Amino acid sequence: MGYSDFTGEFNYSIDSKNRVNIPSRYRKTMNEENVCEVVISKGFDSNHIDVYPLPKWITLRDKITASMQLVNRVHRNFIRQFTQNASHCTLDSQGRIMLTPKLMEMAGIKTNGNAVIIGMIDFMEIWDPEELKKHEENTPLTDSDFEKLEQLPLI
Amino acid sequence: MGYSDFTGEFNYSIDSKNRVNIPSRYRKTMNEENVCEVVISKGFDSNHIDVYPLPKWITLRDKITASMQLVNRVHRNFIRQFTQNASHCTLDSQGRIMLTPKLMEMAGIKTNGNAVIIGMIDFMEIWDPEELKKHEENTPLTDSDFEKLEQLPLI
DNA sequence: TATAATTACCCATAATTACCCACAAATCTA
DNA sequence: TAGATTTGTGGGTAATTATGGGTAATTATA
Repeated sequence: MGYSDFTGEFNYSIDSKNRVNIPSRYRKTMNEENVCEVVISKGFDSNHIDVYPLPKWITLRDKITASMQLVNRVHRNFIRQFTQNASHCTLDSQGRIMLTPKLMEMAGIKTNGNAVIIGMIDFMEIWDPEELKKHEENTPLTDSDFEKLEQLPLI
Repeated sequence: MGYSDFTGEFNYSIDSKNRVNIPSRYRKTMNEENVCEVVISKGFDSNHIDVYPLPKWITLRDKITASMQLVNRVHRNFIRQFTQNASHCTLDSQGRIMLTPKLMEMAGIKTNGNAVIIGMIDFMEIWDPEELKKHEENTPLTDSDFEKLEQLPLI
């Protein structure tokens, strides 16, 4: 995944064909690494869309499949849920991707509406502006959240 | 099995000849690896159909025969269940396969009805839309499932 | 072996998608 | 500041995809 450093927040429109623009700075990074394909998927919180540049997706996928067994029912269910809402997109020559109706519905994103793209270092999130606002109001990081994070060898 | 990365969920119709389309992206992957044959079989959960590209089937089969003992009754039963309902299909020139009446019945898939194909990375599942909905309602991944997954060296 | 049923192979078509071009707004450069 | 370039957005068209159905070849059945 090299040196992707997706940061910031961008406002774009969803056109009549359900296309969204990918921030040009992100595109440049991906270009330098010859990546023109991403995988969009349901975010773990389900009310937004995750966008993984292909190499990032592959490592994610491999980590998950490596520890999963096909004969294990829970594992099968997890893989299914994990891949079910994931779909490969190729950036068009204008640097856009086309969202799927199902993911749009999950995220509350509407045709001819708007969307916010947020950089998450090595992947992105696509939010409906309203949903994002709600999320920010409802789930600020608490002191106890930070305490939990302190226990990880993070920062 | 190379680099198959079957993801996503697709809705297709079952025609009067019990044919289903295989998603074109999956076909492309198989084509690149010169695979035009799959094995359809009863899924381990029994209420859907598994579709294995031939090479995947072969490795699965070999793993099973290598670790199973014919003198063990449970093993025999497993092998029987595993192969009994497995049947080889060749994709037609339109990229479709023909399902067998027996597997269709097991999965609740009806002639002239609909079916959902789900990518499972290196194989696929075919579901009756109703059965899938039921399954999703009955077996959602819980918070505790996710907590268990967090303990894996995953993400 | 003759006949019926099934399957493989082919062609046709509507809907969808990928690809291309265009242009206005914003940003950069000299 | 003026011109050039980049960026975001819209839309037209060719190509692909999903689906239906006809017919010859194959298989099963009596």
